[in-house]
Amino acid sequence: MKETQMLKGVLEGCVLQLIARQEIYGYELVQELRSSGFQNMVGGTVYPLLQKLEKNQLIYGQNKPSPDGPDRKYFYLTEQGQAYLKDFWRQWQDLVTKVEQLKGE
Amino acid sequence: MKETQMLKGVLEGCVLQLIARQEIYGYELVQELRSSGFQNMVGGTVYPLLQKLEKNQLIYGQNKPSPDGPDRKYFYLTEQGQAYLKDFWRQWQDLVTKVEQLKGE
DNA sequence: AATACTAGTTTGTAAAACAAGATAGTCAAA
DNA sequence: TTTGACTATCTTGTTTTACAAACTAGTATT
Repeated sequence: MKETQMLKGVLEGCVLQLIARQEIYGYELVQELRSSGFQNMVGGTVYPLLQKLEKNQLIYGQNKPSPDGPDRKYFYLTEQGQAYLKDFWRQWQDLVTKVEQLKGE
Repeated sequence: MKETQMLKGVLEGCVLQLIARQEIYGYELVQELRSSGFQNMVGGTVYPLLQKLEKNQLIYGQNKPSPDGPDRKYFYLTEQGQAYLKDFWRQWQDLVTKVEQLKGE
């Protein structure tokens, strides 16, 4: 199994968490994830995810000029997004607990 | 997000782990998972997964009569399956470490 | 002019969870 | 004896997700 399968659903929370920490744009997010251990992270994964999160109003974006290239689209959590993120971590903790329990039996 | 998305990929390892612990058949596996916190686990999820694992030769099945109904198909890990499971737990630990790291930042 | 890096988007695919239901055996109650 | 409950497995189709693979386009360097 590719590690990627295990990532499903989790990436969404990680992206929200990084946005919650401080404003960030897509390209930077990819770099950040890559240096956080998700070495294979690519734009083709992150940008569509950002679009989905924005459509679902968990985040909102704002264009700003870049000194190094095309405009950057910075993202911020909405209130909904904050609530969602909180719930995500609760579910994550639940999952870890269950899986570790099962592992140890 | 439904919790189910986060489960993707993880379930496979959990099922292998339960089979590794002792021989078990599909229906029992469903009950076991349900009582291990995966309350919504259903046959429609587990049986196709078992078929895939068997096709990939990570497990093998053996029919035995049941005192309470149709024949049961008991499953066992192959050697490949054992190696795979070991790798699964390594990857799981990796993921947990990365995600917790990211969470805490 | 060509290349590299930055930044975002689009299209299509494979895998996974699972809803929904079919099939079939055993057994107890009505 | 037939109805329903429980046991046990399988099949079909849908949705979601990660991501490969491409493309567009701005800026900077050589």
